[in-house]
Amino acid sequence: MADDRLSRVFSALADPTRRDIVARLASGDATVNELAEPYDVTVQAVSKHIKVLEDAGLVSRGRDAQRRPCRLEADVLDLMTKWIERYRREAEDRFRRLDAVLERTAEQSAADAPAKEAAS
Amino acid sequence: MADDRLSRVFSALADPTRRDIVARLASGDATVNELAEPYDVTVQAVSKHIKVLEDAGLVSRGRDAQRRPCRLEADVLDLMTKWIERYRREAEDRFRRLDAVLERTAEQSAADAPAKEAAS
DNA sequence: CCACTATTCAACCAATCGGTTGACAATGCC
DNA sequence: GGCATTGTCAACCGATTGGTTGAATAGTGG
Repeated sequence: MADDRLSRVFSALADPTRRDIVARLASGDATVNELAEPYDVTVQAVSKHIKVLEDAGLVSRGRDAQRRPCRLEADVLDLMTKWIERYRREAEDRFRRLDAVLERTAEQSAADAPAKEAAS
Repeated sequence: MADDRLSRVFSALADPTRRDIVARLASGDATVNELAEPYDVTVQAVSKHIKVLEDAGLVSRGRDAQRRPCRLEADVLDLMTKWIERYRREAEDRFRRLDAVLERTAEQSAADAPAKEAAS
């Protein structure tokens, strides 16, 4: 119960290399060696990155002889989108309401004191 | 040029406490002390969390006497949603195409060998 | 001016992270 | 069987992280 799923997903995607790996997996499955090729880090480092993505549920692995092909699990991305969208919408609604209040207040002031400015 | 915006946003939200702070700010601005109250960590720790969120562009701060009220900047959330949705859609499309191919292949096999099952 | 409140800065600490090297397991091919 | 290929495990290292305590800054209100 150490850390929830959402935390693992967010922190998995906090690393640019891992985001890049996800981007590449979106256009097709790939083996660890294929994924490691473009970077100038060891294949072990990439293996670790993939493990992080796997623990977050973002990729699953198959078995093809001694190869362990990686596949993107897009479902988990919904989890993040849902979290994000919820608060974005909430904040936007709040701003909308605030704007409405301000507008009404402005109208009121105009009505109450049609020609008077606030004293300095 | 150390780290890009997206990395900062993702890693800011990788922490449960920070996600919680964002959630609370979505329903209204708050000061550091108010935000710190529910947690059993020092106010300094929360101040650091807010700084992380601020550096990621997720919150902005105002000035009201000696208070520095925090406000959620929801725009940045769009950045993440866009990144996520792009690859989710890409992966989904790929699966859809793959399904279509498999279906066509299945039809073909059925036509080629109407009554024959594959040998054990 | 003084005291109080709100917030941050600085130094420190343990844990985690991204990377390395080196050894090891598993599988296919000759 | 022997060997090359693919991938992981283990131990280590320096940097970063999330937390602490203690001191400093800044603005309010008597």
